[in-house]
Amino acid sequence: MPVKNLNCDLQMCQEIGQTCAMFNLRKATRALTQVYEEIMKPSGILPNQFTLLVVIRAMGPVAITRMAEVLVMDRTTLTRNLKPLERDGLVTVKPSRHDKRSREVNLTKKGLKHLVQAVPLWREAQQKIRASLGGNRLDRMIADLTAVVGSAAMI
Amino acid sequence: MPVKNLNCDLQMCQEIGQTCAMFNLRKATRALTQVYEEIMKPSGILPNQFTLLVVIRAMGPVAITRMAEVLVMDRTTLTRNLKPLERDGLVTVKPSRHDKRSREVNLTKKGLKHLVQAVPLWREAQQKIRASLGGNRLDRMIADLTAVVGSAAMI
DNA sequence: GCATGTATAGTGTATATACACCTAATAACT
DNA sequence: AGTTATTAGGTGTATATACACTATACATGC
Repeated sequence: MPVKNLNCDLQMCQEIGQTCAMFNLRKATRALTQVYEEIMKPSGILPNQFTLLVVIRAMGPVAITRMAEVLVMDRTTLTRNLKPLERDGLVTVKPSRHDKRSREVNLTKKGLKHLVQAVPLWREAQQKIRASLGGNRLDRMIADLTAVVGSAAMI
Repeated sequence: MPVKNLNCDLQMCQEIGQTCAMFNLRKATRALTQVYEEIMKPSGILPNQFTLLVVIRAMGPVAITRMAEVLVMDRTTLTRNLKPLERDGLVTVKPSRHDKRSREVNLTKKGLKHLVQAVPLWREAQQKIRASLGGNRLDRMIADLTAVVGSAAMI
């Protein structure tokens, strides 16, 4: 029997689906994003936007490229993800004085206000996942995810 | 000092970034998708498209909604993700005979051929991550991700 | 058989993601 | 100072994602 026919049979495809790191990561991300989005909906801030606000708050005035590095996000993706936040007046993006190429991302008062209001809802979502998964397991998984980011950067 | 000012200080935001399940999941997904995409590039198939082909192969002719359930993906997202594959002749989507509402997704010969060619590249990417993370840790993380999907479905 | 309810799917719109390519400003070299 | 290399950033295009809404076909009850 030729090996070629075995290169991609049904059983193999089932196994690929069960073992593929990327597929399972994407799947879990879709599922979890829905949970946060549903719970955080009253804040008017989407989960991904929430993380941007948190990072800006944590890093203070920060350049696009530097912020993108921390987010492990393509620079151009970040530029576009900031657009809705700029439009809604939650953040400002203005040229740096020292380096005219660079642009500084800042949290506005309105942005901070919305962030403060969103945090309790984030806590609620986070707590529900934590209670459902178990604290140890969640902490372990986040450590593993951090390791994945480190590994991916080296490959 | 009013508690309100402490609702979202710098330290808190740093902690949120480090502990948020969704943020760390999204970050790891971005990082890992890049790895698979880079390695699988010669196949001409994007990582997410690869997973669709694998699932179609594993499920045989399958309806949109059923396939979306397995992928933990919104039905309308799947419809749109199938478009490029249809356009390139890798899959067909045609009405079912038994139920005129339902539409069956099928893998074409061309689709199978491309899938067979992509599998070795997927294996290469998967193996690199596995070697870097360690097999036990990878298996454990995938089990945790599966648990996340289960938990999210119940919340 | 018909009215109503339910199931299946697509579209409009908005956000999320990244590559290829381009522009402009700074840095480095001579 | 002038030339070149590097760095910071945006745009065009394409895929990925999901909600609200709509259209159609099947199922159920009478």
